Amino acid sequence: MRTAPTILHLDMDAFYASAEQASKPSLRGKAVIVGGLGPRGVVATASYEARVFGVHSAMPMAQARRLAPNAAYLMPRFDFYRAISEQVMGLLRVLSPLVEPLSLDEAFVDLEAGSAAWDEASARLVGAKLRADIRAVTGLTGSVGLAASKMLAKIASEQAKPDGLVLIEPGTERALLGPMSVRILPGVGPATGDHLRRAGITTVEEIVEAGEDEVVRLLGKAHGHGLYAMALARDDRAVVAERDTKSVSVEDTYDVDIHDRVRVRLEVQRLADRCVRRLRGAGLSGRTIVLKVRRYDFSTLTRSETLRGPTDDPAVVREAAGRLLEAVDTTGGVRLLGVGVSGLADYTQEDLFAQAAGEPEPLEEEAVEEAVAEESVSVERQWRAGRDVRHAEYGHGWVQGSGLGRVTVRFETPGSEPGRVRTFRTEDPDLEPADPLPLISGGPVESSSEPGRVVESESRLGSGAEG
DNA sequence: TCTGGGGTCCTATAGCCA
DNA sequence: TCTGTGGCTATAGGACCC
Repeated sequence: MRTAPTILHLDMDAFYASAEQASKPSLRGKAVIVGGLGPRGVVATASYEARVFGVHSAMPMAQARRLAPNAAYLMPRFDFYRAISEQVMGLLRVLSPLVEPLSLDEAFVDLEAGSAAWDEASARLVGAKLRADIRAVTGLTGSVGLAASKMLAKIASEQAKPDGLVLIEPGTERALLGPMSVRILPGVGPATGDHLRRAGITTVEEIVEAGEDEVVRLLGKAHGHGLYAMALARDDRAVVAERDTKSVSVEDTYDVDIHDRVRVRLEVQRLADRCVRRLRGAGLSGRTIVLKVRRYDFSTLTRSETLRGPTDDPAVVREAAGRLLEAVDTTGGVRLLGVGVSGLADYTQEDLFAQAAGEPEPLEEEAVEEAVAEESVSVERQWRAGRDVRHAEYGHGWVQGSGLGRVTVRFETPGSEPGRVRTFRTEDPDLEPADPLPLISGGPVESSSEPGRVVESESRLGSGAEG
């Protein structure tokens, strides 16, 4: 375990909601909630203004609406967030080759490996500059945690939120951790937390007092030993830059439970196709096909089948998923279906098996086009809330709401003052979908050494039209 | 108006095989 | 030949994370 606080954890503040606020001036300072808008949606991110009402991520959207009826509710636009995330990750990679992204808005950086910092003072400087750079390049704020291990760096960034920097000084870790809830330790969720609480353990120091044998007895070997070490602030997990994908899956929760067996079969086929498209997109193939079914009562089961060799053939995956479905009782209705592939191999390896098994069936163009058409039709007809649009006369704006043949648009851009609202007919020919605009006019200002970067950044943002 | 979607890792059990 | 042991693989489920 290193002794200098040179592991950095970055956590963007209320990332999706902040990105929307940066993109839409009229939402700044307001409660913004990003998540699934359907009857079974959950909150992905709530802005700090929304958190005041008690709204938080993973909360059912229905509950959020009760708590904050006047908040702005938006669908996530992942391509947009991904473009911003890439800018941020780019800034991290300047610091070190050892960058471990955890999600679009979070990453670890090993500063020592990049010779960016070697002690407390240099780490602080790097963290402060990073926060300034992120603000300059993206217009958003991120919180930075610095410590001698991943676990502590993450706890530090949690404490730094929002828009701050916290460094945990080496030597102070145990005292800091002791009085905290066991829930701050990585790997302790609701179930493990309850388990420990029933044993009279609620704080980190109580884990230490209980002793390693007792913790292992309560939680099992792997979990027990790991947790006890964490409680002692012992964590020597390395920052790993590249991790291989282990599985690819898609799943859908339906607004209304599906009872019709024929419809269930059809949905499984469509999910299998979608899964294969993703698989192929990543240049992968896999051996194990997994079907996931969540029933009306939220009970979830999975069934899997391992093939003789890896495949990326949609017909093979469809058939396997279909076979697995036949063994599942769906009377009473299903709320979610999913199809996944694991046991992944490189595409090239797969080719041999595919040839051995006969010609692989290509994904039918027809089916793909159908899916694309279906999506664009619904997007245009519904004018999904939050998406960017352009009007021939009034310019750039975003959809504030739609319904009853009308669409309401607010005309503003990241650099403008809060804009005015106008309503149009949904078929208005002057209105068309548009790409998001860069949050900082002119693109990244820090990486001016490369003139091409500005253009590249804008085009990346531009690619994120669909959410 | 209860409870998303994409993952990872661990555990238990059962069968097969040397 | 009988029995035990250990390893490996496949399967199912659960917990956790963002």
